[in-house]
Amino acid sequence: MPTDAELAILAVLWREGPSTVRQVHDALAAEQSTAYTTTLKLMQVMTQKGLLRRDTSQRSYIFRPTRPAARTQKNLVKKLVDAAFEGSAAQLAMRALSTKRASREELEELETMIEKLKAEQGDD
Amino acid sequence: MPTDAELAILAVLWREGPSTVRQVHDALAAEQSTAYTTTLKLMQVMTQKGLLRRDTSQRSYIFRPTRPAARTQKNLVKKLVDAAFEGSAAQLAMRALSTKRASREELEELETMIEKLKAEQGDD
DNA sequence: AGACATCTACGAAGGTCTTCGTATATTGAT
DNA sequence: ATCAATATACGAAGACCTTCGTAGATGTCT
Repeated sequence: MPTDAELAILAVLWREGPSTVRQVHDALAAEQSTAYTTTLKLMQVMTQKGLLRRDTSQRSYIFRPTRPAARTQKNLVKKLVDAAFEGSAAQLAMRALSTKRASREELEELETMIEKLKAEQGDD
Repeated sequence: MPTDAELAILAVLWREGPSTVRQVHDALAAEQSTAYTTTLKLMQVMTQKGLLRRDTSQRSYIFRPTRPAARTQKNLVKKLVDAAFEGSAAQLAMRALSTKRASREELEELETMIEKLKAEQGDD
């Protein structure tokens, strides 16, 4: 389970694909301002923890997440649902939608998914 | 922003209402097994941080959350949406629904909410 | 070759969180 | 009044995270 700082790095890698420390650091620089070696150290620790893998065939190593984004997101969501929403995913979903505006397209995509879920369980 | 251990305590208070340290500790005991003084200390720290308020008129103080659950949940959700879902609440919602099963009633409640959101924004 | 930039490795400081033991006060029962 | 149970207060240890400086290796440019 990644920490906050680790998640910020994962988010960059999810968005930009496999990257060097320099690339990740520059991407983070927009928001954070930390020393380059801080990002490096974090990514070294993450590699040791098994969160990242790296290709060392180049002088600047290229890092990628070990697990797919969906899997990590799933774990994070499950943790939050259990910790703060009594295990109810729907309650979390409603709180999320009331917190941040979603576009019409996203809302419709979500509706489609709900219909599908209803159809799956509705066989009784 | 509560830590994990703090959130576990808040969850008990949300569920059970204002409680003593003993009551919170016993409720947590089902899952965790820590010393009573650990729960006490956490709740003292939370009071100092402003997360809890306490009524000291009884020998056993009675604690309650300072902020409504909805507000804390909102902050937690926003943080996760920004950190792991590129700011998209709908994406988080979909991930949540695919992670944990929701009942038909909850799904329909969610749909109703989505319809309302669509109606609100559809005035263009 | 020599100067300079850039990379990785790593140790250690400083902060925050969690945990628990101990001290002290209060209540209740015998 | 004494003993046992239970309450709060608090200090400090231990774990984990984040941060950065320094060192050494590798590449680049003139």
